Amino acid sequence: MVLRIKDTDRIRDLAFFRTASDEIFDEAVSGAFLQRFPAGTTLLMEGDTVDFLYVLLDGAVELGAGWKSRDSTLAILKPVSTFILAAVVLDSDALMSAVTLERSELLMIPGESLRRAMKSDPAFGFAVSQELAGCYRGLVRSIKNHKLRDSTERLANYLLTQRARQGGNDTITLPHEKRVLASLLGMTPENLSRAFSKLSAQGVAVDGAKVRFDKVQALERYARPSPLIDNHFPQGESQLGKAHTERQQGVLDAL
Amino acid sequence: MVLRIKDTDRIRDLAFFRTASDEIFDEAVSGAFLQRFPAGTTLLMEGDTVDFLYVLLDGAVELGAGWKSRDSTLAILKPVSTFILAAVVLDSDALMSAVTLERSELLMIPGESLRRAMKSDPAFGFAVSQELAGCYRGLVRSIKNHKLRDSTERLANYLLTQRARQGGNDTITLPHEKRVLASLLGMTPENLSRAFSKLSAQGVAVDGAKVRFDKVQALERYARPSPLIDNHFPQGESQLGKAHTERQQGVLDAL
DNA sequence: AGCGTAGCTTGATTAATGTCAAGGCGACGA
DNA sequence: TCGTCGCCTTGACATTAATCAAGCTACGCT
Repeated sequence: MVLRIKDTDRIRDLAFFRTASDEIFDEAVSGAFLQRFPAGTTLLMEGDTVDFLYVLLDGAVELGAGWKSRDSTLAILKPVSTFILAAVVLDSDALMSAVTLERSELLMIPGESLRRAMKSDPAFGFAVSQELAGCYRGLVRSIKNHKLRDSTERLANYLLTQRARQGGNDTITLPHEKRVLASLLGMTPENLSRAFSKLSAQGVAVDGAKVRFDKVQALERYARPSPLIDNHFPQGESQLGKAHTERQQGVLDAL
Repeated sequence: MVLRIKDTDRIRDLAFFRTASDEIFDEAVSGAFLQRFPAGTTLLMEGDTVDFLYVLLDGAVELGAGWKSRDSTLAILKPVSTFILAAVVLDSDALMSAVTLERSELLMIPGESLRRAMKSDPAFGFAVSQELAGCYRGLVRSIKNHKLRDSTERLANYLLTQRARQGGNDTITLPHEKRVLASLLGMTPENLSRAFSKLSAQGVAVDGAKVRFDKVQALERYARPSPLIDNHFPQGESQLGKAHTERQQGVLDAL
């Protein structure tokens, strides 16, 4: 499948492509192609050699890992996000598996093209460094979230983050099934239910995928969100429209 | 304090400096200075603005984070390691605190110099990207270690990693106090003790900081180390002598 | 409408980990 | 030599989360 003009436009606005010249951009995405996958498709297994940088344009992708019969969700990506950038830069194997949660549309950029562009244009290389640094910091936040908070606190902060991202209203819609959310928050579906019950004391009312906040202040007092862990950017813009300051990109949903 | 010739030599061999030309190297470290700190010095608090890339030349540094009266060790660095590279690249604030565990010697490189060098030389920029990508992957490993293994399994794998790094003999010396080790492994000192007791069934015998392995096979069967989580590079070389393939750098000890 | 299934919830139980309290052991100094 | 202090260990207990087992509910299907 050949890449059409309009396909590249959809990623031209990504943080680390935005500043690149047209020449460098063309070099970086040369050989890229667009592909659609049904829900539940395994794009990549941990340990696989990584030949492409993936860009999720539509749908949702879960990054996970397993060991000894256990497995865990590390992040859930929404458009527009790149993933396995680190493995591409190092031309190394994947440390995480990637599975589509919904029917998804992905742009696959040959790793070799990307690396070549990085080596030929310092500005582009720097932009990729910034992207990587942002991903790194997202992971640091994720680790802090898990090591410093118990499951109910993680849920409370997740809800506040969603609220901020969905416009700060008193009602939000959970973007995933509850069992997926549970895995993302590092708990079982059973415990997620119980955590929601506990938060009813803070005015959290759940009805299906809708969550209503009746006592936001009480919830905030309980959750104690921190700019050093959570990513409350107080702006209602689209994901695409962000400046190329620190982006949470992939790991964004993992908080 | 002015940087002397021999001081720069000590970092010239760092993964992302080794490939740089002398000119770029000089540009990157311009304005750098060397400083000694006693044990227990706070070099950086989370939230602080980061002006320097730190390079630990001697001693030991703990990276940690806190929230709501809890706090946690994220990594313990040994020479030669850089830290807070991501914050420097983004010219952003620190997400972790850094405290010296011992009397330590640090080289502090102005962030501005580093960023300028990255922007002027694509090869150097690429090398920094590789370093960042390695750090990222180290964190992914750390998250997997914590989410997929219980505390005893983490200890067992830590011991095997140390064994590999200390030459594969049947006896190792723990590099840190046990309470520091406990924090690093994400558990309390009490539980570390109990985890050691459990591992006696796998032939682990502890005497102070010395640990003897009487049944390595049994331990390996229990720990099930994985190249996708642990960093068992089967080579007895010095940390400095590594090729600039993926380095674990800072996060190395966090496994 | 009648059923079946998937996802969610609830309760009871077990496992893992943290907390509190007490005691041992060794290093160091008076 | 004897305290003393820090670190480690051990035991009893509390808290947190995972597991197991029903049941519930909404939705799709025939």
